[in-house]
Amino acid sequence: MKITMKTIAQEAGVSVTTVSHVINGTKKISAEKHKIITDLIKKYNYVPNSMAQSLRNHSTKTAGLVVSSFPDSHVTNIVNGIGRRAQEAGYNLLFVNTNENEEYERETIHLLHSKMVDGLILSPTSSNLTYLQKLIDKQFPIVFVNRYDTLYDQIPRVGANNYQAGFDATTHLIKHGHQEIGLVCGLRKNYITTTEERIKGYKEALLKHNLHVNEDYLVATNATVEGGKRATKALLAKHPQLTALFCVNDLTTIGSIEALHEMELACPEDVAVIGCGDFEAASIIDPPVTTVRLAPETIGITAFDALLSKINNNDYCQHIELPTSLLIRKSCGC
Amino acid sequence: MKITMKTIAQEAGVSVTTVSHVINGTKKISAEKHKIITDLIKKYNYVPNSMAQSLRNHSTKTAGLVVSSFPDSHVTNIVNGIGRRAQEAGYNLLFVNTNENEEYERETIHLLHSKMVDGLILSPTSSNLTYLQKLIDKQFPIVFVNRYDTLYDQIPRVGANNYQAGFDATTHLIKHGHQEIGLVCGLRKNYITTTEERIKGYKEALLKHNLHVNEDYLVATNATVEGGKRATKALLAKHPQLTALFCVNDLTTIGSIEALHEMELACPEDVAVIGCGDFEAASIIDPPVTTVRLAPETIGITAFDALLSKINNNDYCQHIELPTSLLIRKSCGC
DNA sequence: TTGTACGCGTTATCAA
DNA sequence: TTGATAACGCGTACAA
Repeated sequence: MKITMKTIAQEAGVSVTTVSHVINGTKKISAEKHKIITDLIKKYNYVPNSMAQSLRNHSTKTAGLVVSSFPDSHVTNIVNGIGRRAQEAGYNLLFVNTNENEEYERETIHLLHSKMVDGLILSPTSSNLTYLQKLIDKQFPIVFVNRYDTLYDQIPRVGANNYQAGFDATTHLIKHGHQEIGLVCGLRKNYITTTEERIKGYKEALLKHNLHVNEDYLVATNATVEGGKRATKALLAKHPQLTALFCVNDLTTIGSIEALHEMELACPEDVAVIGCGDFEAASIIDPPVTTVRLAPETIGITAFDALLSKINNNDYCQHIELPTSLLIRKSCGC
Repeated sequence: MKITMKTIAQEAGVSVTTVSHVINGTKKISAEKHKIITDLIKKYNYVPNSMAQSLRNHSTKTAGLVVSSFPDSHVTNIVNGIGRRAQEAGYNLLFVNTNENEEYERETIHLLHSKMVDGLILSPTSSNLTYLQKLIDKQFPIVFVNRYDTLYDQIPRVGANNYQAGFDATTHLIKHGHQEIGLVCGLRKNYITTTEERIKGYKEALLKHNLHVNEDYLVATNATVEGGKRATKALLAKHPQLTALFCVNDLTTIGSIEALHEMELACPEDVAVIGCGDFEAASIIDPPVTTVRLAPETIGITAFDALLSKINNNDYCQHIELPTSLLIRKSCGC
């Protein structure tokens, strides 16, 4: 048996209107009826049907969260941050991981829109986001988190200062005397801003120190432990003169260090490594790995706040880059 | 301007019924009108309002997923597995992390129920789940994943065979000659099945080999890196005779090893360590840590399948324990 | 093959 | 203070 406002109203001998007012505190209701109704609500464990409410109110108090992958603690922590802030703000989260599948991403976003979520936080696959334009035109609130698409400047975005991260990591290596620095990153078939900006930072740092940028020193690979391992082996086989590696994400960092182990190269003596992200075990691996930390939890929290701002004011359009910090351990020979 | 079936119908010069039939393929519609309508749908980028559909159909094709914490890759991978299977089955996921907050868990579940999700996958805080009874009575499909509450036997559950995991880990240690084996686990104020069953396995293994179970050898702590570190230091300070540690989850494993480093104890020579879960960096930390692997992705996939079964047949009530496997690395001195 | 009309569970308007 | 009624957007029984 389904319990609705009607059920309550009938049993209380009042109209649904009265019940509604009691629930929402919309109007003053006599103490007597008020009690009867609240008692009944308790008795039946009645909860208003959100679907019906949404249909009326055009507001769902839920936000969509679409991430394109969900591999490491960086993304996990961003999701965590968003979830925590959503909870505080009384919002629910419709969470979907698209696994870098563009088609599914598009469908998902449509679906979320049709579910009347109040807004959407998106970490896109970064290509072919043209379908977003229609949503933007409809004033549907969207914000980018972590990754973004440079074509959509009118969408607010929140992420780490990835350029700075790449710049700082590389500079740190240079300061330690390294001149031949390799870079390991994820696949580059889509323009993924996090990756590309870290690379920009890397190049900029080299140039600033009058070092040559050698495109051959960059390897792109699956952003997995296995991918990082394979890429590192290949890179070092081809360029044995490399004395340092900048790994632009956690999983490839782990893979690179595995590779060094297997190649019996000492780190940092033979090859120094610096990572970007910071996984929990970074401090106890062999060697403890120096990383640029990205404050993912803060990114998540800020992203949700940005969505709230966008919902309240469609003109809101800040681009926020959160600062990063260097966590020095031992993989660079400090 | 809001696009609804009415908009389409008016512009096409037909009734909403016809539009509805075209969308759902419910009845044959003349090719001519069919084309006009589909063209308009494309033109306006029209998507049916899921709220209204749900209200009519009493089905949302979305499932709720409530986890009590979201700390390490084990849970992440379970969530990933559930998400992947949901995607394949054409379901959406309403995902919430309750952060071990009972109150919020209860509210969330009510909310999800009111959102008419077709079912719920729950990894509970494991205490005071009495409010579930009302949902069960309403035939609302629920399945437990990872953790469960022993009081609700009528709810299907999917998880690792945690007893076996504890038993195997401890036996492995014993086989290496260890007799004084400490155990580090998360807080035990709530009866968390994953923890408790691993402990059961640990004790059973000791007894089976005629070793004494010393309750003093168990430390409970925050299930974090920091907590594991503190607990390990305290435990070893109090019981220097311990030669091995069984850490029942990833974060405490990392913490324990950090502690050994700081205490300048060699692992495995002074103290052997075995973990449970398996994080990505486990193979390159110092020393590479032997773990019992729990197949989290499979757990997730299976859990969603169980939910589907429960939705289709309310009598469904299997309890599935997925096998675990020992991954031998170097932290036990093999 | 197509259209009319009602109901899903709420909330808001207006009148009593 | 309370209630009747329309509307939110859709699906479907029934009628045409």
